[in-house]
Amino acid sequence: MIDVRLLRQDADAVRAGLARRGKPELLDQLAEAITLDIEVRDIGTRRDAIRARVNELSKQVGAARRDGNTAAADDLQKQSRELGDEEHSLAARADELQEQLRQILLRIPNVPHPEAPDGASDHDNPVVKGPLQMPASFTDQQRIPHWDTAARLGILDSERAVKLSGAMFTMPRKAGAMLSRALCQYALDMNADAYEEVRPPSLVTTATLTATGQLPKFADDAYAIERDDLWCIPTAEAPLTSLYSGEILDEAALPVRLMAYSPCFRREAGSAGRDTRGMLRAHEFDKVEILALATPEQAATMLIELRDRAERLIAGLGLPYRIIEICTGDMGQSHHRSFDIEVYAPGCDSWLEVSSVSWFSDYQGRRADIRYRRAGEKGTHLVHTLNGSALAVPRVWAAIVENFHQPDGSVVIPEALRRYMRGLERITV
RNA sequence: GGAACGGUGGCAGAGCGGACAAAUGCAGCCGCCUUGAAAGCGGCCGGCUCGAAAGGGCCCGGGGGUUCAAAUCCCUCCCGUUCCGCCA
Repeated sequence: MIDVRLLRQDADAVRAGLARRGKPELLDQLAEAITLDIEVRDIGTRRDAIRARVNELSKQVGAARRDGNTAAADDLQKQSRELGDEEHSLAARADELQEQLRQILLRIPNVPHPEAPDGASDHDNPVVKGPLQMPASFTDQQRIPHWDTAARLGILDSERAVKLSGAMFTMPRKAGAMLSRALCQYALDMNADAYEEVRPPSLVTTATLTATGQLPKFADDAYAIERDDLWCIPTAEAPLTSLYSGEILDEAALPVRLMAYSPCFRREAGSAGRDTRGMLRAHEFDKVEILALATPEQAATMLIELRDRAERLIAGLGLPYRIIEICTGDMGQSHHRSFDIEVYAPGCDSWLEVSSVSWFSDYQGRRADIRYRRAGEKGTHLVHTLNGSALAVPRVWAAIVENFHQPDGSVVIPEALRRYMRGLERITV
């Protein structure tokens, strides 16, 4: 959530920031929020005044009863009771407006970072690094889509996956299954020097999914288990970010660095019919996420650290890649600043987003109520949250099958992964 | 799933209608003492929110209710522990 107090003190700054996202309706929502906020505070102040009077009278009633002054006590009680009714209706009104305000604020996106590039859509995302590790040309074999190669090698059984679970589910087999697992272990091991490994729950509460921003606005994109009021996580970002929700950390504990392997579940509500073949888009996939909770001062550096770590994984596999920065018009709701790492897949002839690294400023910290305390200081501050896919398995899997497809029809396993694949050097029929 | 007992500040743990933001202990902070430290002693020591400030309001698992007044009584939900059942 954006900061209501900032909205009060400097509404123009918030307006100007949100305007960069290029969605005019946001400014209307903002105006509505400002109006509601004023009204909520006005009613709240009146309610508090009555409340104070009731508290005062109650004390007097107690005193009068102790002194045996029954008549005076009865009179005071009567006065207080009358105030009670007025307080009740004011409180009810305040709660109602407060909730309305909250619902609006939950849907208002984060303000972009000043250095985030302006732009209207993904076409305006500038390439900030690369392409790197790009060969001068690609062979005929490399131009074969991974779904064809995978089918020939027997490492991807899409038909049976669909039989089991329906469209948009995948099922790697044999060396393909091993490759999926190897990528996860590789990503975890490469970050184990500084990141604590967590194995979070894959089902989380509504509150947890609201903290990171997936709810309430994007409920259609997530799998809901209504009977138990639980949701399947679309990314480990959700449980990892909320790990310390409602807690106050010592500044010395920051930055907190966490990583997790998890399955990710996405309904892909708006993308029926897109990327239906192969491993590019599925309702369930594996991912290793890296994440940090930081002070505002640490955050900018952390963003680069996370990006470098994500890059190092792709570079270490020998895949052609580039890094783009997300422009204001293409940013996710919670994002303050983000970068994507894209791998080139010659068979699909496209750049695949394999990692997204983002800084959320205090937007998620406020929703999740994660604060920290500076040593020797009174009061608390909201943490900044950052995270990135260390490695999203299926698209890297696809890129490996395409890029390392040899003229003899085999697929060479990147050196870095072989130790996780029982020494396998290449996949053959 | 059934039964019983619980959920209070960073932790431990009192309080069970009125003077309770809440005893006490530990931890923490400041000072004294000390060559230094420990121990001792004295003081401070929760969060949120409205307000320029003075000051006010809210928070004892969540929500609702009773009452002039609720940490305390009632309802409900959630969570925990133990026992039983079931089970990877």
